[in-house]
Amino acid sequence: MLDWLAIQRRWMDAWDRARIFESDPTGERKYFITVAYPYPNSPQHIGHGRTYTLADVHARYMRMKGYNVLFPMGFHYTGTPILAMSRRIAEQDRELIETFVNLYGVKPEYIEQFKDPVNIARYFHAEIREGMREMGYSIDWRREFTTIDPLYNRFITWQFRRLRDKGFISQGSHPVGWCPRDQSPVSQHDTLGDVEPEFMEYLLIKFRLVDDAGEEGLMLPAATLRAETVFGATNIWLNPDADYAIAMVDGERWLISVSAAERLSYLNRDVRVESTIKGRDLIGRRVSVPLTNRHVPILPARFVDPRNGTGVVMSVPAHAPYDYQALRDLKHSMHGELKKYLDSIEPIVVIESDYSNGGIPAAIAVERHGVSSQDDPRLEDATNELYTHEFYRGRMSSSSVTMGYAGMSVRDARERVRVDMLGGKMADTMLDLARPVRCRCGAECVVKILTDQWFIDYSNDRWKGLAHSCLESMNILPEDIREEFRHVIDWLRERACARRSGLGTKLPWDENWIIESLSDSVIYMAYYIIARYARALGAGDVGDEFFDYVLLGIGDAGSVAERCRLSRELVEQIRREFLYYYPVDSRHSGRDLVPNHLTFFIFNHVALFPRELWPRQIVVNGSVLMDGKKMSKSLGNIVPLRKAIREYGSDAIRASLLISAELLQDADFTLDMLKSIREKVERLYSTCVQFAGRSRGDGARGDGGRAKVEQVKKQEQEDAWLMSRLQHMIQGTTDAMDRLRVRESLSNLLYIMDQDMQWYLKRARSKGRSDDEIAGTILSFLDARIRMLSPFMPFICEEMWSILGGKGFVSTAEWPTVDRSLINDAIDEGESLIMHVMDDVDRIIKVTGMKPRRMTVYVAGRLKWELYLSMLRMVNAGTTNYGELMRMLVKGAGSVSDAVAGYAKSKPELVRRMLESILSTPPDSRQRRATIGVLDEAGVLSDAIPLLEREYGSRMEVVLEDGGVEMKKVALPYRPAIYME
RNA sequence: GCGGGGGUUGCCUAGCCUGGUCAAAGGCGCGAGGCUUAGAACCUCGUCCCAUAGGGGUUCGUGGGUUCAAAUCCCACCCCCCGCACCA
Repeated sequence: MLDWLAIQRRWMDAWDRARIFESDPTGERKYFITVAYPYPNSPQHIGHGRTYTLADVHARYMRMKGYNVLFPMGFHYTGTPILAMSRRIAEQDRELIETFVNLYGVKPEYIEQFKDPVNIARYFHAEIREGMREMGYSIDWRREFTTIDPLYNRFITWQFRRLRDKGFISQGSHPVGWCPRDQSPVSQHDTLGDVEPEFMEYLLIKFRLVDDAGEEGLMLPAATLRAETVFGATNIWLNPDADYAIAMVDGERWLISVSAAERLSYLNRDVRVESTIKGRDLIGRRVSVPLTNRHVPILPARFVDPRNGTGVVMSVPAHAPYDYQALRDLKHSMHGELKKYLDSIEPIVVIESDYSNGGIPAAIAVERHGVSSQDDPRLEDATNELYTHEFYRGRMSSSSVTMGYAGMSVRDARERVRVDMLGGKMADTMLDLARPVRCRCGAECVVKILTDQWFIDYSNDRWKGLAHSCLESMNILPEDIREEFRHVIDWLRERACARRSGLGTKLPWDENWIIESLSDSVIYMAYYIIARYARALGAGDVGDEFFDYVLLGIGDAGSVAERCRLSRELVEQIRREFLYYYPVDSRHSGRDLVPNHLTFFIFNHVALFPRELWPRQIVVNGSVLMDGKKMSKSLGNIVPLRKAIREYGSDAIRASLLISAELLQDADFTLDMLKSIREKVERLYSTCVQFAGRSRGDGARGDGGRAKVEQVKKQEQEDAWLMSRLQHMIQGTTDAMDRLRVRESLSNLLYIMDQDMQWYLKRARSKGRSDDEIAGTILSFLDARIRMLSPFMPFICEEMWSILGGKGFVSTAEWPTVDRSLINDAIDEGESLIMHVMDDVDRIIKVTGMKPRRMTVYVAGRLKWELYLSMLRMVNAGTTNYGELMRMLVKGAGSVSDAVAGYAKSKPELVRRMLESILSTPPDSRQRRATIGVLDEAGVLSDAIPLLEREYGSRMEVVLEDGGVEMKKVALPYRPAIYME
């Protein structure tokens, strides 16, 4: 059992001491990789590890390919959640404190300090950084920064001034979900039950109070989404128990619920409440219906919710099941003085559809759902059904009640009525929440219109054009996600880019605003180059001209240096370094950032930087499942990363995260898989120990297989085979890595190469070869395998590398390259022939159940081979039809000899079977076989006699089939006949 | 509603772009054998159905179509997942 943690610690320290991951400009080609920096409001869990591990594997691979790789990391303090947490701590929120102490392992004595949000950020920042180091991420830590560093603030204010100069910043009003208690916007994350606050816009139809009891000019604005039904209004509903206000709203006297008065004021309406009154006090009064000018009564209804809309509802009993039912209820319980009204109320049908043929649509819907009272939940279903039906199928009734709107579709009429009434001041509008939403603090949320809100104007067409152009020039991995990017670019509109609270950078021209977190994280990759010089730069005098020069080359170093009180050399050095590393070669993140951050990243780069500094590649990965299930607090299956590292070691976690799925798929993390990987690698480790030092007198250890080429070539068939296989593996794995197909790469390295080695050992052992005799081949194989595995499992690979005597670190060793001279097609085909024969033998044994004492393998003779190769050439040239092929053979087309022609003619059945066999051979294999020519099957199989005899415990003989020897099953090339007894 | 991505053999996941190598790779799980005092681990084999000679049959969401040939191409349908904003 290996001590994975000790190995991990050893190499972590060794890398640190040797500073191998620090990158500075050199003459070599650079490769600049960045990952979305973390938000330090909690410790990392396994799921976070995937993106970072993927980026690290990529960084390590490119480093081994000879690039000067820069892989830096920063920490994103910007935002409101940390602030909210610190507030909850200050309020002694038990639940949060328990989460910190029990789940996140924060020592209780630290909690006090968490009243300051920055301390929370710093705490988890340190925690996450340690986790990253333990995971072996090859990060250049000298460039670390946070987004509240003064120099970073300078950088962001520069970004915003430049965006504003270019006209990409706008200002306007903007509705948001709002918590009146917290005085701040709420989004899904801030609400109880994580409800997304959705808005809807009501039309407020103004009914004028018309009777003679004073209150002249009092309007009752009924909130509705169905303006076209106003013609069917028979009365107004008020909730008799609710509090209503008589208020001046923008100079007009309205009757609305007290709640509505408040909500209107958040919508920036001028609301002055004059008095309040109960709903019941107005029952029986009369109002005038706009457009039709009919007079209708005010009646009581319990279903009216004063917290929704205005608390005033227009009643359309013909088309609204609620209204219809409320009227029915009322008839049972009415008082004497209301009776006269009720008797006069008849539903007025104004929409014609399937529902109107039999009478009153609402009545039909109510019957159909078996509704019993206005409190019946089935009313909701009846309403939805009728509304939907009438909206799509209904037409305005042709009777005179619908006035000029007769015959229109409901869809059109609704819009026309709305426009006409708004134009005639008969109506108003009001934004409201579609469903009630509660803030985490418990308060009921409202819609608030923020005025003077600042936006980044992503709707700008010219800008979109540039973003598209950048996207098309970029490499997107996986390619499948490109289409989504295209749509996001088209869809983006203005985005609010500043908030009133939170950590971050103040908006330079209006310091009441903090730049929002998805807007201050779009070009920070450039800042990694500057962050390294943060101490030398200070923050005091670094102004826009510094960033103009360093990032855009505007101005000259001398005057910039002077104005910022810096040395000219420093300014020039930073500019050079920026030009060396920029643009970003690869940006990694989870796929959840595609519709926001990653697209903003593109937008902001094309806005600010010249084309040659636009990003080159984006890599997107899916998320991580735990035993097939989504990680969530409620399932309790969130595994903190550092805890997992302590238990299983980083290498195994890294490999487990990447082996279960290719990029875009969700990766399934399971302990079974992790253990299986760990055991597999422990075996690899013992193989290293077993063969280390056995390689005789070559001093070539750690120098790949090249020095042993000559030695290997003289050795046995299996040696040549393993070396040939190795070249294919190097080729395949390199191709996979270039496309970041990490699953395929790992599968090659962990499983396929393992199988190859097992086969090799079996072959060699059957011949009685000793460890010393096979060490040369094994060590060459191990050398390449460990190099290629090292980006995935760097710690254990360093350990194995050093055991095998490798020079330096495997982390900085060269990625193996294919040695074409070692690829041997005939040997490849020969070995697979042996495997084939064994497969066939297994099958025969399985079917017959016999235990052979003697086996004879007949291989095809010369004439069959000639025929086979002639046919192979024809097939490769495109002739796959039997008849045609036969004709060509018989007439001796191409280089077909007379002997072969005659043979083919006499054995049509053989030709047919051979063709079948050729057609079921992979095309590239057909090519290879044609190149190889006659394979010495007898020689190849004889070489494997020891193996076969041992495997089956029987005597074995290989016979070349001639005219004399023929079995009932005929031998074909690559398909020997087997006889057992 | 709008947009994106999917449905593969017990499970997870390749393959689909560039038809034939596909009864379909790999892993996990399960079963048998080897090794072992025993177990674990490891190694080998098996894991859709049938078959006493390496064979045959039926499969890749459903239904059609194109083709000598379709998991792969085309059409229709059913089902599932994800995003839709001021939030990191």
